Amino acid sequence: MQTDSAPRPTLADVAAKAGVSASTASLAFSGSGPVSDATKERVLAAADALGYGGPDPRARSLRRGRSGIVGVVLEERVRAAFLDPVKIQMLDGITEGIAPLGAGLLLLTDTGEVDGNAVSIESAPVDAVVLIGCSPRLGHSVEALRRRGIPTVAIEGAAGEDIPEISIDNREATRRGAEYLKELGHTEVALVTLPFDAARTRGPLTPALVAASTADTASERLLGARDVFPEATGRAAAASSIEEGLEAGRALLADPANRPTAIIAQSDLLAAGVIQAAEELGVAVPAELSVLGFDGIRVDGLQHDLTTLVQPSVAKGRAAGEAVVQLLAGEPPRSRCFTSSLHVGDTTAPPRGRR
Amino acid sequence: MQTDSAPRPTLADVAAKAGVSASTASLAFSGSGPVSDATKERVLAAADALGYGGPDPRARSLRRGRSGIVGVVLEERVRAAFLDPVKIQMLDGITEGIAPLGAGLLLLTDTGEVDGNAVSIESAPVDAVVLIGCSPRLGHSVEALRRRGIPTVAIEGAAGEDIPEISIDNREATRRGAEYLKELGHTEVALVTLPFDAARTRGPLTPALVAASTADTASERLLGARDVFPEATGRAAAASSIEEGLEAGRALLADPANRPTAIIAQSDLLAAGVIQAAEELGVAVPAELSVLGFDGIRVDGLQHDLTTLVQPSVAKGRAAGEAVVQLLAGEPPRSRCFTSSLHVGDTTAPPRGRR
DNA sequence: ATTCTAGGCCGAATCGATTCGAGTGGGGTG
DNA sequence: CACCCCACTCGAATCGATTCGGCCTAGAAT
Repeated sequence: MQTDSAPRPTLADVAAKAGVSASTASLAFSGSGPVSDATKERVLAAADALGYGGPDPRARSLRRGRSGIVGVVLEERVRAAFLDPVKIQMLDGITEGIAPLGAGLLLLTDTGEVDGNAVSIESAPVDAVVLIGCSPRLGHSVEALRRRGIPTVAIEGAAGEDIPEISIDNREATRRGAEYLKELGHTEVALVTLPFDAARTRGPLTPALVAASTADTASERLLGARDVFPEATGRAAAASSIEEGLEAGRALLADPANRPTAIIAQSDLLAAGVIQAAEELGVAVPAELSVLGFDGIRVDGLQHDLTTLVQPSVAKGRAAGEAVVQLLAGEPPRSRCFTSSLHVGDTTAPPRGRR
Repeated sequence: MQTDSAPRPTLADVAAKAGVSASTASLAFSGSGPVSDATKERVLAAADALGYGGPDPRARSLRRGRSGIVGVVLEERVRAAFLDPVKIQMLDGITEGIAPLGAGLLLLTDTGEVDGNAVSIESAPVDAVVLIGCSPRLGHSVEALRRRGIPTVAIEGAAGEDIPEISIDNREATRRGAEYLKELGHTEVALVTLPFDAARTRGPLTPALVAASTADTASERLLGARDVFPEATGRAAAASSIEEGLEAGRALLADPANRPTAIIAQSDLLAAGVIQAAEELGVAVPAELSVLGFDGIRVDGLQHDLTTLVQPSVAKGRAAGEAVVQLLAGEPPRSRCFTSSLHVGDTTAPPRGRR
């Protein structure tokens, strides 16, 4: 779409054409400095005549030391993040929070592999970064950002003392949900957790796996569940998705002689998958199996009104955005912790034969 | 999180510490040039000792002339775009398409207001841009990008001869859907369209509104519908959302004596809203009212299997991403047009008394 | 032993704009 | 009438890295 032969005009060209110095032309564009209206107009006219498209943002950001871009680090590929309604809500909140900055949002993923020229955490022209998600890889990201001196805010996941963290009462909330199940009379409770490690190991919830956990969210929610059901075990999913929930649900419900009466899933998507598995196996929800979720999103296609722990996702995002603004303003970092609430839907009931 | 007192080390500092020249240090980092292993190691060691975080991406991109960032222009605020499943699918496709570039995705909105320092289309450090959505403001965006010489690809919306466009058979597909309704026996058909202009005027589908259209998608789909039902009129929505569909549906169904037997909505979300309106008013779908959508997404909470025109959203995004790669490689722009298919669900039936 | 070759390394220019201190002209004032 | 001040403009340095041509030296070839 461009004529490669003719290089784009630069500010210097415009200045020459307008008969002023480059510095004056710059002033005319940025608008701030003391420039007479006549001069400014002349510069703008020259720019127009030359087809000048405005100051090059690359040069500008080099000089100014700011790019006007805030990075958002997702732990998975973009596709996966977009499939998770919680992530989208947080993104939305972040957008609101950083609005006063007028900054753009750059989507980044921390896959660990540093591909030479690819734009990554190690090399993205960002002024600040928000780490999203219960990231098992968090340590790595934080180190890279610290070296680069980039202000950072983390959503879910203790990143370090000097990094403000936006979180929720994962343990306490889960405990509340678990207590509700206990009050209903459940004793045979199984868990479906979020991934515990960077490898996203899928499988039984072994002590070894839990001990090696690098994911705070999963760990905290697990603790909350075990506060009420100390012996509870279950399965770890490889991601927060219906698919993974389905898989875990199948495994947990495989043996008709030995089924839990309730399953605590660490996300609504996982819960939806568990319910699907139950339907497959002819296990009635909630009559034969109670299912508890976490997040409070609407799950597409789910016929039930899921009993779940509702977290304020948008508010979390907004808080993260606001924290970014504060950091950039030189104010000290401030962490925040939000509270979740139990929403009782129709996927939980007293266990069979106990009504 | 950073000690403001001590400025970050630069490549020159590292070079000095390693006892080599800046140029050599640069080579050591970028890896490409001829540098002995010993030297490279020394440089890397020095960098480590100094806590150097790697080459500054701002300086690098100024010199290289590329930032490694691809912009995605959404016509609405980010929140709104994320609520539209079609947009998300296209974003996902774009991510796939530009994967070989290793580039980041910068979210931009073209609101028209140019806020001084804000990162916008006029001033974003992007190597290329994808315009998403049936944007009434497209002309403005394109002009800004052309001036800046930034390779551009448009999804839905004729942007100009030299800009590759990724589109679907809007008119033809809608015609097919309309013909299906006609075959069922419908004659009283009303329309609910996407916005026609930048102002997103909501209201009756007047000739004046249509004539002043700046939105190709809405216009094309309208033409397709009128190919079959030349007299069809209806209402224009202010956005593609359930809420807007609801509003339009209420208006179209308000008068019991004068109701259409079928409504052609230009998006699934609008269709879902129309169905909600019908339910509100006690109009049975499809017995008393047939509803046709467009997009082929799953609408959250909708109990029906919507009859709709399924478009390949992800493929469109991927094609756009691939076009970006081609443009950046200097290859000539290539437009592509995908085909939609009619999915017959349970929201369409012969009109009452015609079975 | 001498010349050729090539791998390694360096110096200097460059990318394009911003910024700060210095200069200059015109208008107002004592 | 001379002086001062203000408003505007200019020069030059700077942001930090990349890149290209040239230079040097050690080893190979003759």
